[in-house]
Amino acid sequence: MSAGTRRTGRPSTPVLGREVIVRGALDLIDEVGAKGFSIALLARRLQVRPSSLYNHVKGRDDILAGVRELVADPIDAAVFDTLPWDEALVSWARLYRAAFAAHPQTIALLATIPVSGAHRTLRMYESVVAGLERGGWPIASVIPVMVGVESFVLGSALDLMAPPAMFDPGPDSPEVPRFAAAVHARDDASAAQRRPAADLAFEVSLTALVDGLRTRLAAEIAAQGTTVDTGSA
Amino acid sequence: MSAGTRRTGRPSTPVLGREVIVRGALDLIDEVGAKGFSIALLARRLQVRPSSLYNHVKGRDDILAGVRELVADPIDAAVFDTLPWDEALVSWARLYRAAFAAHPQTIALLATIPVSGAHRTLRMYESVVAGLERGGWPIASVIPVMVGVESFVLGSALDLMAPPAMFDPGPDSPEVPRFAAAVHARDDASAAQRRPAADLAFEVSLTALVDGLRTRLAAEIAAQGTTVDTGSA
DNA sequence: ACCTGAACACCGTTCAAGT
DNA sequence: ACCTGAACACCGTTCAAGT
Repeated sequence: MSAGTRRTGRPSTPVLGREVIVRGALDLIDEVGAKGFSIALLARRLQVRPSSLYNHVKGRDDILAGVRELVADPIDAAVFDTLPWDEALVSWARLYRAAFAAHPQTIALLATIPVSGAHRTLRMYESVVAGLERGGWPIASVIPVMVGVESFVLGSALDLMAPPAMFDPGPDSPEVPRFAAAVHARDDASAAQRRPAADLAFEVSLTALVDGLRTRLAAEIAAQGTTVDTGSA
Repeated sequence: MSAGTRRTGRPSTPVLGREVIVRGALDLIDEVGAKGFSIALLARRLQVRPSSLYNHVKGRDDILAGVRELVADPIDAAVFDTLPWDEALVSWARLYRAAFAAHPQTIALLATIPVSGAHRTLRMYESVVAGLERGGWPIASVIPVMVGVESFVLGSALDLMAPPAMFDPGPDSPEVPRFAAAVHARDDASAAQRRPAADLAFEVSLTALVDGLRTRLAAEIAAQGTTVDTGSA
């Protein structure tokens, strides 16, 4: 049971593996936060010396890339195959944000490392692109639209890791009266609807964004007279 | 000139100061990136021992908070005093993003640390809130709207630090044909307009977002019959 | 008041030695 | 193949000593 009990040499049965390491890393980050995470601590948790990890992963960044995959795994762009582009975009954005919301401590870590061309990510993009094209978006606008929504989602995720009381202006209230009043009104609305204020803010802006995109698409179509498949719904 | 030349004891004239340290930190991050930044390296640059810094700042996080102030300094919400809320929102968002675009290497660092109640930040929020209220937004919606735009901007900033070639699907192209085609079309449009693709994407979604917000405000006003000052323009 | 120097408790990573 | 142990080149921070 106690750590440091294993003797030198190859163990009869392997103790580690990429999956164990990455899962352990995610659990650790969830518990101790981004700042508390370290290879040394992870190794201790896994009852192993730090150097052992290097038999299975390339290093810290590789572990973090694995964690990202784990966190992002539930993000599914399959909705684009069955729903009209605008509804699909909303569903996708919610899934995307929810995935990070489930592990808010990872956001700071993962914001750092490049998204990279993980296979799964590319396939997700492929689905989104296909869905937007099917919705009638001109090819040159597809990436900007997708990136715009993704940026909004990632920014909202960053917002999630902010302490909920961050907007409590505290003793400075008198200097920023309108701001203080607005925060108060928001909190009242949040309490009345029994939903976190961050969720309400996300929904308001997500709706507005997709709404504005709908308007823009209509304008682009009107301008060029393209034929459109409006989706399967 | 050479480092390590100063002897022990208090120097006749101070060599450091909070401002020097924070400026030096920003310059260093700009040069060596988020990963390369360290107290040790910063001290070397300033011709000083690491421990000297602690006479002027509380530690690493304090330095980073100072860097954030420096980077965010140009963000000005004064536009809300002179322009209608929607135009002001667009100007503010552009300024906000441009401030980070000027120091893309800082984004990863600053995303990590809490925005905190820096005085200047609170006053900025006060201006935005006042502007939105003047524009007719119900008090409970003001913070959500502001946070939504801010999230979009921060997410777009994260996007800025991604390597420009990140979206180059490379050898996987055949597996994600539509995505590859869409990236290509976006790059063509970017080249034709002689503007970075990231800028175009930002503008598309910013316009859509504010557009959607305009629609929503109109709906909210229609629903409650509030009187409105439409702004000074 | 403000710098140095030594010390402390950490890091991530490499690699030979062991089974 | 896969773990340990020692070693390397770092970290951020504290604090007594010096002027």
